[in-house]
This record gives sequence, C-alpha cells and structure tokens, in this order.
Amino acid sequence: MDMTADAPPPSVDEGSRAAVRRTQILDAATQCFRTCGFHGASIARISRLAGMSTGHIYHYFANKEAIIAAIVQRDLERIVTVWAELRASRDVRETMIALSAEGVGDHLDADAAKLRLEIITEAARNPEVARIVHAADCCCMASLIETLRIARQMSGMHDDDATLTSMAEVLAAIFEGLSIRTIRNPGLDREALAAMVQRVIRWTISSPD
Amino acid sequence: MDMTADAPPPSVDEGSRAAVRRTQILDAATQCFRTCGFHGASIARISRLAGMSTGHIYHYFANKEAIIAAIVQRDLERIVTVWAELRASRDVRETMIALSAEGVGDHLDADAAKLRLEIITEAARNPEVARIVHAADCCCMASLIETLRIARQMSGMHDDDATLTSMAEVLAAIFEGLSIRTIRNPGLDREALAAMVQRVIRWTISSPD
DNA sequence: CGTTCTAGATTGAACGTTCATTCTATGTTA
DNA sequence: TAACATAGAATGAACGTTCAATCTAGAACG
Repeated sequence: MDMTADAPPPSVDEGSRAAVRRTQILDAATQCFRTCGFHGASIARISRLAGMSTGHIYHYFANKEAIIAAIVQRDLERIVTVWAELRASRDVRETMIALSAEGVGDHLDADAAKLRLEIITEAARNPEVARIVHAADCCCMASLIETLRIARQMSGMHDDDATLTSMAEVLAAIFEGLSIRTIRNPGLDREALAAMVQRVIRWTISSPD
Repeated sequence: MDMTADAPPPSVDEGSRAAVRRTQILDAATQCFRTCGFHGASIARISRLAGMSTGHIYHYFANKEAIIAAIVQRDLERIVTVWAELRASRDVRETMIALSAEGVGDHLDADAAKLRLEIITEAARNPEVARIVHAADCCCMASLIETLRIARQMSGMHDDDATLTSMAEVLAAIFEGLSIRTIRNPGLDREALAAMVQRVIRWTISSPD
C-alpha cells in the first residue's frame, strides 16, 4: 500500500525538487480521487500515498481545491496535446479512424472513466473547475472540427461551420458517453462496440449532406 | 426558500402520511444533491429544505446512503417506465425518432444532467448504487435492443443479437454523452445538435449491414 | 360529551468522528 | 548560519447519527 519508495534525492534532475514533490502529490491524489472521489479522498490519505506528512502538502498547494484544479488541468493538457498531434498528422482521415479505436479503448477503461466522470461531475458544481474544463474543451473541439472539415473535404463534402460543429458534438458525445456506458454496463463487449463506433465515424465522415 | 407549505394533513389521500414525508425528503434531497453533490449535501441542509428536523429524517431512512439509493431507484424507475411505454407503442420506428428529440432535450437539460452525472459517478465508487444502476440499465437496454430490432426489420434489415446490442450501446452512449457535453460546453446549439442526433439515429436504423 | 390513554410523529441538543488547515519544532542543504 | 524541507501534533468546524423529551391526534372509556 505504501508507494513512497522513499524517492532518492540524489537522482533529482528534472527541474527542482519541488516539481518532483508536486508530481508525487498529484499522482497520489489522482489515485485517491479515482477510488474515493474528490470529496471522499482525505488529505491524510493522499499524503500517506504520496509518502509525506499532511502538513507538507500545503507547501505545494494552497488547499484541496487547488489539488483538484491541478489534476484537472494536468489531465486535460494531456488530451489537448493528443488532439494537437492528430491535427498535425498527414492523412488526417485515416489517422482519425485509426485513433478512434484507441479513443474507444481509452474511454472504456474503467479507471480512466472514473476520473473523467469525477472531473465532469465536479465541473457541474464547481465554477472554477468548470472554467478549466470548458477552456480545454474549446481547444479539443476546435481541433476536432478542423480535422472533420479536412476529412470531409477529402470525401468531396463541403459543410458550413454549424454542421461541422454539430457533427463534432455528436462524435464527442459518443466517446464521452462510452465512459458512462462502461460504468452502467461493465460487461459490455468492448471489441464489438469499438467496431460499431468506427462504423459510425466512417459514415459521419462520408455521409452525404 | 422554504418549500414546506406545512403540508395539510386533511388533503392526505395518497397512502399514509409516511409516504408523503418520504417524498418530501426525496424531493429536497434531489435538489440538494443537484447543487452540492451526494457528499456535499448535508443532512442538515436536506432536512431544512424538507421542512423537518434532522433527526426526523432517520425515521424514514436508515442513513444517508439509503436516501441516495432511494433517489437513484426513483429516478431510474421513471426512465424504465418511459422505455416500457415506447416498446408498447404502435409505429415503433417513428415513435423512436420522434422521442429522440425529447430524449436529446432531456439529456441536455443542465439540472437533469447534473443529477444523472452525480448518480453515475456515485455508481463508480459505490457498489450498491452500481447494482441498482446496472439493473435499471439492463431493462432499458433490453427495450432499446428490441425496439431497434423491430425498426430495422421495418427497413428490411435482419441483424444478429451482437450487432443490435452494439448499435444500442452506441445510441445509449450518444444520449448519455450529451449530458457530459452540456456540462463541458454549456453554450452549444441545442437545436442543431438535436437535428444531427436524429440524422444519426435515422442512419443507424436504416444503414445497410 | 368530556376525560384519559397511547402510539406514532417530531424535535433539537449532544456525541463521537473525521476532516482540512495551521502551527511549531526539527532536520537538511548550500 | 540562513533558507528551505519536512514532520506531526493541535485546532476548530462540520458532519452523520443517536436519543431522550415533547407534541399531537385519535381511540377507549365513563
């Protein structure tokens, strides 16, 4: 249960020691939040898992909310990066279809789904978290819309912004909905579902106007 | 702020007074849970909104978890009923498309979405709630699968169970995903999105095998 | 009809626990 | 030694839950 591994101060090279500590805390908190939720996870639990005292947490974060905000930020930054990479790829259309399989797997993963839901639910009641979530969403959706525009142009289709936006919203809804499905119905057939999602995506890209 | 309306004992006709009280508590709790979350809502808050003392809550519910479970149950029973009605309708295919508009509106409603997310997130950490949620989901999905089978047969398509199940999962994911979308991006265009969802549903019903 | 009895409804203070946060003291490094 | 890192006990607030006391409405009875 103890993950501390008494992190050796000698091998500290990535930035300051503070950065390492911050990451330790964020990692521990992420795990706690997954199992107990944002409000069910206590600072005592997080600090134990991070291998430090409760009080020390407050050297790196002003309060528990700041930890939540930082985790949300870190999680979303990762996703925004993936989207940026996708948009930069050569054959956007095929990359998109290929990546969708990965995306389905990601959203069906129980652990990842739990944290995602925890974040969204927190955004529904915490305006600060809502702000962060919305900002990240704007980035991702802009990427998705442009990717979609290119993919559909490749299929000879030219759509206005409103149409592309709605398409993107539906695609986003499918993926994010999968995280709910995996909670409601843990026994679902992941492979069959992935195939069906790909089928819908193909159709979305190439459907007539 | 006071919803009590000192419920007149004379006009009590629906079952016992206890049933009325139980409903009062559940209504108040629902509202609290929407704004503060399952764990952020205190018994004190709920009892104040329900117009009774904290202690009295425990005459009707063993503990806070039981209130959560009851709300989840009540919410899901409503949905299961809607699905049962849909399945019993005549022109299933058109009823399905028509009802989808209603479904989109329902899932995009911020208040409804908040409670739905609260429930799912709780199911992700509370096995008892997960059990209730899964049981209700089985009912709804069975209805959806049969509805889908009939609708596709009307379009001349005959699918095996696995295919229908995956289709149903994707449709469910779209709707439930909308609740996440409305949190992430509150400014989305509801009408355009509803139209796009209907387009996807039409295609799903009539797409070739 | 008036009185008494009683069971359930209802209250609000009290309890024990847990939690986030603060404070003080000690260790470490440069 | 000066500045920073770390620990862990202390604090006070908030919470879920319990409980003994009070109220209320109607049944039983004379």
